[in-house]
Amino acid sequence: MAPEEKNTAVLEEHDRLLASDLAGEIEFLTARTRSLGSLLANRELAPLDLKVRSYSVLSLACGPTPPTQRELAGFLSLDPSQIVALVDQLEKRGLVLRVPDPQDRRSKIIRATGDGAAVYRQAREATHRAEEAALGSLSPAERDELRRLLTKTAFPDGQG
Amino acid sequence: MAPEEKNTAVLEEHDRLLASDLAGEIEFLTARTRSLGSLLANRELAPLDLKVRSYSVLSLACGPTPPTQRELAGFLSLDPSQIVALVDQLEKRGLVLRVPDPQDRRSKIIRATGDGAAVYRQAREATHRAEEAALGSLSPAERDELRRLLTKTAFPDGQG
DNA sequence: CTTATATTCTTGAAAAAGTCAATGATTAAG
DNA sequence: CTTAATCATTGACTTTTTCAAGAATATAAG
Repeated sequence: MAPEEKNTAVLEEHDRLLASDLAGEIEFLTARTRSLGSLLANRELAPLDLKVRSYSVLSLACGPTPPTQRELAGFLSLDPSQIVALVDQLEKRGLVLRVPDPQDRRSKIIRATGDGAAVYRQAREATHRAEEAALGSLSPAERDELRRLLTKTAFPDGQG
Repeated sequence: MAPEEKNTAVLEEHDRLLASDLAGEIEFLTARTRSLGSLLANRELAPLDLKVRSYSVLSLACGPTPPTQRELAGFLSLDPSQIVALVDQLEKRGLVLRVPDPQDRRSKIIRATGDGAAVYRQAREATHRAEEAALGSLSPAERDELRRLLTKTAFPDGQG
């Protein structure tokens, strides 16, 4: 409640520490970028009763090749048991369905419903607003380059 | 125990999902990169009884301008109470000291001991090995560019 | 077909991390 | 002096993460 009285003082004056070894490590910069990014994204997604995690599941469920729960776990770097909980919530809200995989009856394919697709459209707008806020200081070309580099690090097997 | 029998199958075949909307979102790519990166870093740091978090505190404590706990919290995007726990551990091991700030007796400056500096030197080698593994597919120029872009997103106030 | 092994989802418990409010000591402002 | 604000700390609480085990299904070998 009272969403406007929250902490807007996320940014502080730690310029002194910018000269540290740590500030030059990509691992650290990635963690900080992710922390800030998910803070902004969660803030925008809150009105839809979604978080970054549930949004990610819904997004993939809306795609052209809906994933199994096992695929969700691998793709999102989550434990299979966490996927169960996320899908439970979304299914309870009628946004996704567990469809038995005809090729392997152990697996369940997570597919979005019509309602799920509608919510996803709004959610994508929310995350785009958050992305705009998070990447405000980057030009379109820089964003493309960042996306390219992060894709290589996020899926290292793609390059070998 | 048995460190070599752990999961080497982190990378899976989810090429199908690479065509999804989500795979194009920087927020998601950042989260995945960070997840993989901290997995590798924690693995390398384990022999030193450190994790990425405690390593970050130790690193800043070794720097030329040791931070207060408040600064650590802001810089590492952590709650002040989490800093207390991290510093407690490091102080118990004799790696850092809580030095009262002469300019503000409420604050405590976290400074590394000689032992702390020695452990940090080893730890930095460990994280560099992990970074090498995580960024193996990027050229030196690409790593520099990634570092530059992530710095802008991690510290957006620096640009406005 | 039968047996053995592996995979997928699920459950439940435990550990770790994150959030939040309150407090004592100190500082800053009025 | 009084009041308000800040820093480190504690404790409670929620969320997330990690693990181990089990039921159902699939795969491979005999």
